Amino acid sequence: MAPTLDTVFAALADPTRRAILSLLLEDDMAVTDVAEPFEMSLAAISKHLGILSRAGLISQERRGRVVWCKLEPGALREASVWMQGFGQFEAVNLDAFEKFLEIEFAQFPGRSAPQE
Amino acid sequence: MAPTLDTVFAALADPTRRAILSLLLEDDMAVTDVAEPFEMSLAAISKHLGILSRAGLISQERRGRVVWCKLEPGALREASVWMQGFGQFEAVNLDAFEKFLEIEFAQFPGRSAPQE
DNA sequence: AGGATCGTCAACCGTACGGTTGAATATGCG
DNA sequence: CGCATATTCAACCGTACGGTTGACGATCCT
Repeated sequence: MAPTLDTVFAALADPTRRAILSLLLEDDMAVTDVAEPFEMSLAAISKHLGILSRAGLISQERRGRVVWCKLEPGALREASVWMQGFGQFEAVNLDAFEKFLEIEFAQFPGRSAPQE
Repeated sequence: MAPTLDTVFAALADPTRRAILSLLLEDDMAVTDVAEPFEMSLAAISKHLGILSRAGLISQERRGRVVWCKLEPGALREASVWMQGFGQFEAVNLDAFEKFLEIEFAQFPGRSAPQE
């Protein structure tokens, strides 16, 4: 399944996957480290990473035992272009963005917003 | 279900629903008119409109027999803000947007891109 | 080699999705 | 009133999703 608007938006429609993307905004991470803040099984996180990967939102590279996950923000461009056609949004409001990240992460135990 | 990033992205993850939004970019429309370009049943379109409505992407107002559907582009703002945090996208490229609309609409019979 | 760690695969479960059809509910019109 | 139009509701079907558990294949370390 090639990355399409379908797969990108579907991938973004899950709070766990959005939280994973926020994590990867900090830094590249191994699958195990991505899974650490979440209360679900490693296998579940692995599935989520597969969905993000097939959507083109992250890339995964195996080095030894460890699979490194890297954010690929470029995949959001098509989706962003599509959305922006529906309204004139003001320039990026980073305060609003950080607030969103905090809200998104409030539900996950053991950590606050990822950017600190 | 209040409009959230979950519901907005999930609503956008379906090509029929994106095509409906593109239709409504032209003008407000009755449910029957929204359904006309599509090959599926009216009930299916009604369901899609319900999903778009609950996501806050459209509003529906009954006037007499007719339910008028209106694009509510403001609901995309939160989602747009969220996405833009992941990359610096250039200003809106309207050419690219029109190209997307054409691709999106190529699959539906009896009409070309909605903006003409 | 042997054991621990990293990650995925496979099978399963419950629920939701996208679609259908047919009946039901309004509303408008002659 | 009585019929046509507009829209939704309800029940159903097949498939996919989000999660689990347990087994499996790699890789590193001693």
